[in-house]
Amino acid sequence: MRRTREDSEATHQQLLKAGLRIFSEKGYAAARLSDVAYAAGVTRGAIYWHFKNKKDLFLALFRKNVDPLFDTIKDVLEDKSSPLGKIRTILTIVLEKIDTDADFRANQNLEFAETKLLSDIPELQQYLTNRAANSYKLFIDMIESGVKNGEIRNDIDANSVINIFSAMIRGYCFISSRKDFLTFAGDIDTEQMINIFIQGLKA
Amino acid sequence: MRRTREDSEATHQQLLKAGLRIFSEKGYAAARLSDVAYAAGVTRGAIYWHFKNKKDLFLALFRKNVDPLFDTIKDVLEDKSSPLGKIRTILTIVLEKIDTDADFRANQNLEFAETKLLSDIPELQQYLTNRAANSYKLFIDMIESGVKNGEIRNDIDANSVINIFSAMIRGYCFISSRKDFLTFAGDIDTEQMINIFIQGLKA
Amino acid sequence: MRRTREDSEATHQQLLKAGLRIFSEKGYAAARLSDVAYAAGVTRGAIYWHFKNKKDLFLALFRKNVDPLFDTIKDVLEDKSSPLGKIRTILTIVLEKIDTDADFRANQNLEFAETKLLSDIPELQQYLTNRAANSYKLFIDMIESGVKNGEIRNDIDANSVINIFSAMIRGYCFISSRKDFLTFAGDIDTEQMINIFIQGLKA
Amino acid sequence: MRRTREDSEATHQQLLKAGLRIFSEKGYAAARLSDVAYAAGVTRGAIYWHFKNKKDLFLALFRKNVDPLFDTIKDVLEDKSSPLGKIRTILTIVLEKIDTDADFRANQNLEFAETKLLSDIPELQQYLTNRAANSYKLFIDMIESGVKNGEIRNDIDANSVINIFSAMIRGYCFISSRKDFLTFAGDIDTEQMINIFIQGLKA
DNA sequence: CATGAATGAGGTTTCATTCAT
DNA sequence: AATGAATGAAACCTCATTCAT
Repeated sequence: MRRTREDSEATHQQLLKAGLRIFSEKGYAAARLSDVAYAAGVTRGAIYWHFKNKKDLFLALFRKNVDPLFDTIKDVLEDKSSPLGKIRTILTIVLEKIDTDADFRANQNLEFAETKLLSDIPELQQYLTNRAANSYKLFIDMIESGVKNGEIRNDIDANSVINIFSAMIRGYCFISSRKDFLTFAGDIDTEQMINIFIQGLKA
Repeated sequence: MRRTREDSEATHQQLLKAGLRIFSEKGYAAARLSDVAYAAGVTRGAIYWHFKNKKDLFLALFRKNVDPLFDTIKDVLEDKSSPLGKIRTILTIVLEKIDTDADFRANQNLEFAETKLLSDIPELQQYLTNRAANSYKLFIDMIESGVKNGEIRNDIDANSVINIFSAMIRGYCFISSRKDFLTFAGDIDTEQMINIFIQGLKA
Repeated sequence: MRRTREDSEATHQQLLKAGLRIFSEKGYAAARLSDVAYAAGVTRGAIYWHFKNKKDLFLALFRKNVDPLFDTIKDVLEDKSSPLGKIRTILTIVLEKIDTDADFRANQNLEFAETKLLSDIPELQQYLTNRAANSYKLFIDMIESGVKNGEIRNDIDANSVINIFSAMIRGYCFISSRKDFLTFAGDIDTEQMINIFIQGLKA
Repeated sequence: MRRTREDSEATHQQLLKAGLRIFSEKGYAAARLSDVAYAAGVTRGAIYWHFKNKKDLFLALFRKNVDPLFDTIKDVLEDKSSPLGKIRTILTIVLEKIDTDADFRANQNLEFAETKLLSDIPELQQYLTNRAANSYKLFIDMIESGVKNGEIRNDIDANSVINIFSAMIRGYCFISSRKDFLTFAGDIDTEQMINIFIQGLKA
């Protein structure tokens, strides 16, 4: 039984961690609170000390690290390298994270899978929308400046780039999470994937 | 209540159709059989006449039209056009289907989301694996022949092409299903997306 | 397991009956649905076929026979006997019912005890208020006509009569339900109680 | 947190006060210790320092001021006024208390409502029974002396008087507690109620 | 074939109670 | 003396499943 303030905080973190794992493994509906409690080394009751209910625990996961993907992307978009350089950097970082950081992957998968739950909370939905809109604008600007300086081909519109870029990341996240089941996904050379994409954008 | 054989068959089809919709909307665990029954215009009991249980209904969805994606891909892979032509054709068809055919999209989403359930049925899992391996081999051959004839750049390996190709399709399927929530996904010009990808592969 | 329409209706009635008994014995909060189910000879699940939840079962009890006290009173108030005659009749009937009709008593006790729950349902609250207002008006009229024709003393106002009248009935209902615990309530001669009250009203 | 003896005593009193309010508002079963703690300005844990458990807190309420109604009644019964004068005095005091003293009313309501809990403690039950028997005897004597001296009508038996007297008090306590819900109970002239009752008893 | 009724397992939630600090 | 954290029993409730009709 945990007693001190630090112990309590530890329990809180354990629950978030366990929640992320269980929810992303099984999905929200199939996840049992007893699983989460067990994984966190406490009893079900403890969850209700730290969170209002199952959904509140789930949403706390999101509030804690809402879409670290956006943070990653935004930082790079705001640095000073060239447009294609930025895209390469982002993809390198993100695909690398997807491969190696199970929590990052879990977070992404959850966000992909449980869109319905998120939309229950207008406030959170709003937040995500704003973040996305924000990154979107930076991304568009970047592409357009790349076109202007002759680095990026001028026969494509920025919107299509965003779509293929997003699709690739999301798709890769899925593939990386399902390596066991996907026979062809054995060894993935992300650098080559990035090369292909960059090449497709070059002027 | 006396029913004719046609009525029964109609109910069966309704249940499959309803099942596909509900399962793909909510995911397997969150989907309630009462939802399915309601969507099919019958009561829960009827499901148990046509299917052994919830999982059996779910798997029947797959047995009915297992992975139409592979069918589509395979047909094109076996025709006589050039490698890049084939890739363009496949992407054109698949992305188009994703955009316009809700059942196709639902089917893909389910297969993406419920990998675990599918893998519960070794027979089905085996089948999927074989199909994938089959398509994979054809795909690899195609890329390699493209490289050989100078159409495709020679500094990439076929495996990476498959990965980026798969990721794109899966990611696009996700984006297309979530248009309501994704602000940037308003109007998507799939042709441009394809152009970018093809360009990236060119020698 | 009940199967026919009549069986189902029987179960429904059993549940209402059991609910009335258990709720009035233990109070809403302390009553367990398993008690109700057991008393009705079914399992807990059956309750949820017939009612939405615990509160819905409780409220169904009320909707079924909302305050039979009002019905009883109203019928007498509208007949043609003299004011004091009516009062005597009402008290005779009601106190008799309280003594002999366990369901009537249970119903009254529930309504007394669970005012809070009732006020959760504005519609029901409204209904009760209207019924009461209705009876109240008839009662006031009756007293005033009794005063006018010289049967009832003219130094009291009708409102006070209603209050003492209501208090007596409610109080008696309580005493009658607690005979086991109340040492003095052994043999109660309700006729004498009525006599005292009537005498107090006489001109 | 260091507390003085007075602080502790204050907490104890706060808990009793809060308990009385919460228990009488919600009933024993529906009352949560967290409600009580909150009302007393402490946390749940504190309750367990001062009382063994929930029931112990409840019973302490009674042990503290067991049935002030009996005290009130007994004092008057033992004074030297005439029988009908005593009855008038008792009713005047009690109905007044019910109207103005929320704690008195709460106490009565609790005792009325939670008879079963009280009877769990033989010692307390015994005490209440004795008090009641005691008052009962004094009351009977009073009535009979009233009959003997010609003040009270001789066609009624003392037992019936006790019953209607008790019913009135209990019923009035109920009505007074539910004024919000009872439309007719707006302004209650208790003196008139008493007059009616006294008049009913007069020879 | 299908329905309506009921079961029962298993999940979520509440809350009295315990206990280290 | 009191708090904050956690436990665990027991309640409510959901829902896949069964089954007489």
